[in-house]
Formats: sequence, C-alpha cells, structure tokens
Amino acid sequence: MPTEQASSRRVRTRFAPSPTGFLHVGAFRTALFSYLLAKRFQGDFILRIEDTDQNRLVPGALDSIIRSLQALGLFYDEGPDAEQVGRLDAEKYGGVTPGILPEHGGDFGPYFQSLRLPRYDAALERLLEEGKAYFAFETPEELAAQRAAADARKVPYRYNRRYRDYPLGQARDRVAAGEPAVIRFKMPVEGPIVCVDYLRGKVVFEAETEDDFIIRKADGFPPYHLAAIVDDYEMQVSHVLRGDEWLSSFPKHVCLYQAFDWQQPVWVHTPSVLGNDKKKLSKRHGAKPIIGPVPELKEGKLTGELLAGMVNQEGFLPEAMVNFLALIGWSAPDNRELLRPDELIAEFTLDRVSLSPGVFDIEKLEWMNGVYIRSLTPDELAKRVLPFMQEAGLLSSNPAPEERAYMAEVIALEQERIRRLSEAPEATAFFFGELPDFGSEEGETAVRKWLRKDGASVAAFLKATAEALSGLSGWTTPAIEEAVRTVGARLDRSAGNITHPVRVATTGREKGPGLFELMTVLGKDKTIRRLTYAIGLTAAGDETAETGRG
RNA sequence: GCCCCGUUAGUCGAGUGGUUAAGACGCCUCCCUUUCAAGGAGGAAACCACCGGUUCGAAACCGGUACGGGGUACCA
Repeated sequence: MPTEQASSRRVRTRFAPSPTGFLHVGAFRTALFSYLLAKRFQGDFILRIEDTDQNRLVPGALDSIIRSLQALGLFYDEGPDAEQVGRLDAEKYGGVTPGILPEHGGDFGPYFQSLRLPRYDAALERLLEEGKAYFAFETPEELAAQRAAADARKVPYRYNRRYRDYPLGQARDRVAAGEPAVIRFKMPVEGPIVCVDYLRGKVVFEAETEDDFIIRKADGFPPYHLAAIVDDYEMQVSHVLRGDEWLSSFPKHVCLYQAFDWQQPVWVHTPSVLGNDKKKLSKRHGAKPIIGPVPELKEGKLTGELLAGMVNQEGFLPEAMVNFLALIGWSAPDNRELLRPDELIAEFTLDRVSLSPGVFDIEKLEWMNGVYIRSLTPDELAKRVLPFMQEAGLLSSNPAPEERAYMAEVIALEQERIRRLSEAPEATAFFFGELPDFGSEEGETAVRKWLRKDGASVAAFLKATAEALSGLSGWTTPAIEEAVRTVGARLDRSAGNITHPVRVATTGREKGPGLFELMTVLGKDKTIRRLTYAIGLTAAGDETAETGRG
C-alpha cells in the first residue's frame, strides 16, 4: 500500500494543463487538491504546460491559466518563467501579462513539454534499444481504415502490432531514408496489469484489452502518455493527482514506469466535477471560467457568446471559490464547511477525498460567498467592490478620496445583503446621482404603491418630513429617526406608513438598507431634495416626468 | 460493443458491522424587525439504486443487475 507521504520523499505535486483554452472550475478543483497536498507537507507545487499537441494551442490560454491560478491564490513553486516563455512561438501561445512570471522557474525546467524534446528522445531511444518500443510505419489513413473495418464488423479495434518484431536496424534505415514513422510501446500481450490508485486500491486491467500505443508521433512530439511520465519522473513528482478520466489510461502509465524501472508516484484519481445536468464540466460543456470573459464553445464551436469569469465578473471572492471547490470531493475531518485557505492546507489529507463525482451547486457557492463578503472589513469590501462599481459607471476610473469614502459608506450598508460583488452596483445605484430611478419597473411599482396611493396625505407627510429634517442641527441616524417618527406620529401614521413612503421617496425602492442609516449616508441636502421632489410624484394621474437620475 | 470507475434526501456530504442515518445549501414555518437581508428557533425531505448472499445483526463486507460517468485518437 502506498502511504500518503511516501516516506523520505519530498512531496512534489504538479498541475499539468494543456494550453488549449481557459481554466475552468472543474480543472481548477483538481489543481487545488494538488496544491493543498503539497502545501500540507511543505512540499512543492509545480505547474507544467503540456503543449505536445501543437495543433491545438490557443493563443492566450497560457496567460489565462496562470492568471486564473494566481487569482485564486495558487502560486506555483516551479513552473513557467520569462526565459522559457521567451523561447515559445509568441504567435501561437499569445502574450503573457507582464509581471506574473517568476524570475527563475525552478531547477527541474523547462516546464513546457515542447521545450523538453531532447529528454523524451533520450527516453525513447532507451526503450528502442532495450526492445521495449518499436517504429511503426502505418499512415494515419491506414489506421483509420483498420479502425473502420473493425467497427463495421462490430469488434473492438486494436492495433495489429504489425511492426512489433520488425528489426530495429531496418526500421532505422527506413526512418533515415525519410519515411514517416511513429514509435509504439510494447504493452504486455497477456496477463493482468495491476495499477494501484491511492483511493481505490488495486485497479486491474487485462493486457488483452490494451494496445501498443504511440509514444512518439510522426511530427517528432511525444503524446501525453510518454511526456507526462518522463516529466513526472524527472521532476521528481511524488504524487500525481489527476481527474478520473485518466483512469482508463492508467495501465499505459504503469507499464511505462515498469519499462523504465522507475519508482511510481502515488497515483490519485480525483472525482470529477459535474454540471447541473450531471455531465462532467469541461471547456466545451457548461464549465465556468475562473477569469473571463472567454468565448463560449458548444460542441467545440464558438457561439459568439462570452462566458463571464467567476472571479473578475461574477463577483465571487477567491477565498469563497477555493473553500467551495475544496468541498467538492473532499471533506474536513471535523466536517467544518467554512475553511480559509490556510485552514484547508492544515486539514487537507488524501484519505478524505471521495470517489463519487459532485455537482457544482452555484446556489451553495453564492451562500458561501455571502458569508465571506460579510466577514470582510468595510475597507476590504470597498476595495474589492471598487472595480465592479467602476465597470458599472458609478465611480470614475480615478475616484477622488471623497468619492471613495462615500462609496465605502454606501457599500457597508449593503454588506449583509449582497452575495456577489457584482451585485453591488445594482444594490447601491440609488445612492449615486441626484435622484433615484423612479422610472424603472421597480420604481414605478414603489411609487404607485407608497406615494400615489392616498397621495394627498403622503404629500403632506413628505412635506412636513422635509421641513423637520431641514431644521435638524445634527445629521445623525438617531436624530433623523426621531425627527421622521415624530412627524409621522403627529400625522397619525403607523410605523409602516412612515418608513415606506420615505424609503420610496429617497431610494425609489421598497427594500434596502435601514432607512435612517441610508439617509445618514445619503446626506442632508440630497435627502431633502429627494423628499421634495417626491411630493410631485404623489399626485394621482401625473404619469409623466418621473424619470430621475442625473 | 468492449474496458474502467462510481451510486447515502433536489444538491454537497458524515458514516468504516449494532446510530432515532450527522451537518451544510436550497425549501417551508415562526421569532426579531420600517422593508429586504442577516441572525435565532423549528420543520418537511433518504425504505442508504435494486436483487441475492455473508453475519446474531448490514448503508457499511461479497456477487450480480440497473443507472450514471469516463475511456476506447499520431487530444490532453
């Protein structure tokens, strides 16, 4: 049995995405587990870019992956650096945001597979010489035809191993003569292949169901199966955490390790993250990007739509995302659900990783995000909400200190009501501008219900309230409350008939923060101007003119 | 088709042979309250996928079935 921390071995984990698109929440969850395990044992978290399929590179994907990881606090100990990126084809990879790359990527680099070709060639050469691999000369078309023939006969297709015993010398001659060739790995022809997964124990495959798979493509690049194994070994990766879609190619990897006579890492196949439809989340299916926007794919095709980034657009806090995602497929020993990153690191162990896939429940994420928003200090909240307010045009791109201070006061009043930072602009819009938006659907309903109904009486109340307020010497919440309630009582109004009309007059809404707190922040002058303006709204039949905000 | 993995309330999940089968989200009720939230107190919701074993006793162990997922590429 493998132990969680293979004794005497430094814990080194890696996340190895291919730069073929944005990083989504499902892939991130697996990266997070790797990160947590490494940090739990004071080990190293490595980011390795699996770019062996040069045809599928998506410009910008590299940048997006690194920024997404960093946005959620996953900074790699080893991985891409500026020097390595400089050696890539900028056209095919796209640029990388300045400043996000480390000076020195680490001692086991480079961390791009496309930059490690000589290492794979050396490993391949060894396999060839030891008779554990062989050149094969079928063209892709021939193989496709063989596969089609097998399909037609409804039998499982397997490569016929035609060149398995072809003399290496002759093969080399043909290759030297320029004939295209791939290299295939000699899988065992019979018997069980025992693979050990840390969570499931032995997973046994029969050799008869396996193929002599390709370990070097005709273009000279190794496919994942070879490259990942060589890299994991050379980078001294101790624990391989990967999605359980890799379970079916598990025997390939195990056999490669055996062929090289290398010590296997601890293998951990993590359960997948599902969408509401119970299908596995993927770039092409229902997955949300960490940062965006990002073009949406349906069936691998662009739709013209953009997907909003969870953190920078949907307004989810990194710590909430991390907390929530950690809980899909893992649970804390004491079943706590609210854990900050450092607590996750302290508690994370492999044996509490579950086997069954979990649905990404955005409702619960929203709840958790609300919890985290409420736990923020007012200053911190203001800071985080700022970009959203600017994006919505409520604050200028370079706000004056007074503007920022006002915004901070405003947002503090909404802190316990918003569940996403992105809700802040809409929740606080009425604080900005001269008048609230009485013309919106919500505004019109509120006006009809609380100002127009019994309009004459409301008008008198608002007028008296405005007068009382303007006579106030100190603009404090208790003073405002007392003044308003006194006027209401004098006019024989019930509690609800006091606060509701005033609320609608000052905010254009039926709900929101505490009325008197809100008026305090709004300020004396603006409050009185709004009350006065609202008097004009009380007249029944006056259907015009009440679109407000400047 | 073949291979592999999984299966506890709508969702996440605790649970490791003996429990009234935790807890959380969501939902409902009540309290607090100027509204909405937040907070507090309750509630509904699972014959532990099914069928057969093993056992004095199974959600837990074994087998089969069903369902779901993944794989079956010169993609990762």
